[in-house]
Amino acid sequence: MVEDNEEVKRAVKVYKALGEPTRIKIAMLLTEEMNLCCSDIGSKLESVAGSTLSHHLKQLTECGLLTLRKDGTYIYYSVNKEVARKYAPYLLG
Amino acid sequence: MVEDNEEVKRAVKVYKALGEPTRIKIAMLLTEEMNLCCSDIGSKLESVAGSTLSHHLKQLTECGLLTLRKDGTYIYYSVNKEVARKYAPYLLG
DNA sequence: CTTTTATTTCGATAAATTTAGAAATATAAA
DNA sequence: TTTATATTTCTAAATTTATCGAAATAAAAG
Repeated sequence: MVEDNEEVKRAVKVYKALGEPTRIKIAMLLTEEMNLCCSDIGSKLESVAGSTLSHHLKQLTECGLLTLRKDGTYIYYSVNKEVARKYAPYLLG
Repeated sequence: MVEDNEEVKRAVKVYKALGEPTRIKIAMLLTEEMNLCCSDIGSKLESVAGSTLSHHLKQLTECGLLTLRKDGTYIYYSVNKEVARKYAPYLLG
């Protein structure tokens, strides 16, 4: 019997985050260029409302794939390469 | 501007398939032991209806993560290790 | 202090997903 | 041929997810 342990839950969270077109594109963007802020990211995607983008960034951050650094009003996102390497090295090219 | 090309769509399909507890557990099961049939898999998970299991196996197969071999009434599933290695080597341990 | 800019939270809606039971299909066994 | 077993398809309900606009926060700039 396979259990639904913490390890499985973590992996599911990461893969659920990546299993959506806008989010995987955000992750790909950030593997190419670190330290992009919310609005930088928005300008590199086609028509996403700020609130929607915020929601996606939250999911990517909560699963550990992204890290953030606040600087004034801005929040700069980067990929957590260790997490990416573990679950989806595909992202790192 | 990041595009929504075939490559991205493929990756999304794989990660969407893995972003669900039952399905990732099926994938994990099949990396440990190849050639399990639908009902074998069902017996190693907790209470999943056959129709639900069939639906999950279809998704995992359609994204390329699983391969199948029919033998009479049975369908034996295995992990496609190349696909797993590309998108989620995490599965292979 | 007021205004502007960046981002989040809230509330609501539409779309997608998960799930299961019942019926259908397909093959094997008796 | 009849029966049993394995799996799929269909249908429908329940839940989750994605999305946006409006309002709320928070910090910076004027």
